[in-house]
Amino acid sequence: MKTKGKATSFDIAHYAGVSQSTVSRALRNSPLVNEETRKKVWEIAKKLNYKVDKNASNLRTQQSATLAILLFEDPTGDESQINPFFLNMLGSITRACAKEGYDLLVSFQSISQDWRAEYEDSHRADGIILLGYGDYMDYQSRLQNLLAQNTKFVCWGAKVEGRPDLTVSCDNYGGGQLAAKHFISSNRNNCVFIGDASEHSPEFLTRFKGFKDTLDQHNITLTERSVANAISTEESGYHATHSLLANNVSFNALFAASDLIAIGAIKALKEAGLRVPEDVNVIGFDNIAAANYISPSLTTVQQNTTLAGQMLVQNLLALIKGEEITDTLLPPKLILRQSTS
Amino acid sequence: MKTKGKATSFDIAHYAGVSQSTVSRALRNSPLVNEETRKKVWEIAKKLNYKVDKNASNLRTQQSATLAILLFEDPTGDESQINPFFLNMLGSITRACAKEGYDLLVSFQSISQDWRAEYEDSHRADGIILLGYGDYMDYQSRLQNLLAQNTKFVCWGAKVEGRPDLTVSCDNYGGGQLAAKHFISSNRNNCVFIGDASEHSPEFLTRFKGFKDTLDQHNITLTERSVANAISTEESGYHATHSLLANNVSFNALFAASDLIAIGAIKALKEAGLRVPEDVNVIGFDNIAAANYISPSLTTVQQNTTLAGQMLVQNLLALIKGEEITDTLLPPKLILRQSTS
DNA sequence: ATGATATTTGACACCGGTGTCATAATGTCA
DNA sequence: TGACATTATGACACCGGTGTCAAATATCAT
Repeated sequence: MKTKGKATSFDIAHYAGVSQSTVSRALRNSPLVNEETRKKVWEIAKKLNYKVDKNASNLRTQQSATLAILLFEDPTGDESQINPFFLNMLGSITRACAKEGYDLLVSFQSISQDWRAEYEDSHRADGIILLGYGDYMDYQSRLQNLLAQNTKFVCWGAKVEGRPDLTVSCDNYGGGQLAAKHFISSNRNNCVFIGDASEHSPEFLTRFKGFKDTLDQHNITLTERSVANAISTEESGYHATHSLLANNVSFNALFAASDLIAIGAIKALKEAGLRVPEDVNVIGFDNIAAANYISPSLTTVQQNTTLAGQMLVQNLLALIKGEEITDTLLPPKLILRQSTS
Repeated sequence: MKTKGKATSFDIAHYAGVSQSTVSRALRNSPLVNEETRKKVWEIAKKLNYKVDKNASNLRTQQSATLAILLFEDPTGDESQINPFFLNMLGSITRACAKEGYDLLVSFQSISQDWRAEYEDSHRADGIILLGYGDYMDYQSRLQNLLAQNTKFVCWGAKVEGRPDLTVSCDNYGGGQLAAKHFISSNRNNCVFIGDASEHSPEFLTRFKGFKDTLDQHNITLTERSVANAISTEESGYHATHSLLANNVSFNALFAASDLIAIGAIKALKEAGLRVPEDVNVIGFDNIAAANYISPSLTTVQQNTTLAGQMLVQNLLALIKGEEITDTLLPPKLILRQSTS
């Protein structure tokens, strides 16, 4: 009972003494096939270690039971290092896909280059998940392009006015509120914000707005001097904080748009002889693993990556099925640690 | 010039006034086709936003230009958290695949459950990369199974006598040597090892051997009491170190089989009132991101994940091509930080 | 026994490409 | 001008499944 090369349904048909059509039906447990023959076919299939050829199957049925994920690198991302937050997301998305019986094709994309988003066009995937921070202004035309080709896709990240994509994102505004409220409740009224508060980083901007609005409501003003620009790297956070201090901005509470920024900020504060949390309270965003390891450990706004992965997959599948879906906002959670004890 | 659904090569043939065969050839830049018609076909293809149907193409050519990676979770792995070292490897493998023009299918596998390793059988992938620590004793029969089906695969991790797989791994023995030599050169002769020094964790065992052999060569003995068992988690490292201390084992140098273990160990040392590095020097293994963030920062044996990813992909592709390949050993590198300053 | 209905099966077209072979068009040389 | 090589193209089988339709067989009511 050995064949060279992989066994096909014809081989099974031959051994079972039935037609190939019947084999195909039997293997998919069609009710049209007799129980006895069904068993016989399954038995032989197992013996031959038969597996359905997905290429043939997908070709005929015009679907792939596969999703693709495009992971966009941070603009300044070093070649080898990937933002740990996105790696976590990747993990949870993989898990969510497996749970739904879908496979996942992963590809890294450079923001500047042309996207290799042909997975759906080439029938390799039924839909696409887009993941990454970055300068979303560039995206608009490309997204429009995807939309024009009737490609099914969902994006992770902030909803942007006028952008045509369906998104799943953390409630960044609410996250900013959480940070502000925590500072207020511990009487830390002299705040600064570090991160890109411009439309180039919609997530960061939204976090900033939630933070600032809440402070405003409590009659605490955040002057322009109290906001320093930074992208999501440790180095950038370090330099931004450094320049604030060099400008003699004084503060006792610092909200960073991401954990990596916060880590860099703490480094700068320490070097300037400031103690965390005694002199300055620090709150980050993301809750990456490092947040728990640095000293002092970092209070941060946690994004629920597990849930995020599930929602991305779930929404995408619904979209593929033709259902109406809406943007999803996930609740953030403040994780209290030493940096604001 | 609009069709509903995706355009096929027949559509192009229709508009170009040539046969479908010619279109197929033209799009693959076959020298058999006239330059003029080639241009015409490409033009129309672009206009129609045509993409080759990979399912049809793969079905016919019997290959997929895709690799699959099976990521095995740590036996005690919490559902949501993945060993950061493996996430890094995943990242570098993805990059290496992209560089070779291959796509990557990712799937998480539970060690205990049956593997879903049918990617090659079902023609979804041309080969498989296996990635994960774990109790390799279980693996043997499954690997034999893969081999019997003539599946092309490579494994990350230690070479184990009698196991039939081709591997790419860090020179764990050499890594252990590096750690020992460093301790010796700074006169830290009272050493302990934390990690599973049994055949259940071939990587850890090899690291241990390199460490111990080097100490032996310098007439430093590592008694049985100086070795504590731990799997690769922070908690496990913490408890193992704790029990060493509870047993009144005294030491001034600690080599942990992984960074996560080392992080847990440092925590236990601190709690016992011991200072790192003054009282105890600590060296880890892996160089995960956290190693740089903890306080004191962790001296560790770095595994070159970028190179590892490249070699895994490269070797697998060679294997698929039918070339003879051998196991690959990658050089480790000691990264000096505060924990052994 | 007969016609009607339900159950089970096989034959065959089809998905969208790729590769082989035959054929047509063009060019070359004796 | 005819024999032959070269170049470009089309016809067609094929990859390995899935879905439709018709046919064969079994079941049942009249």
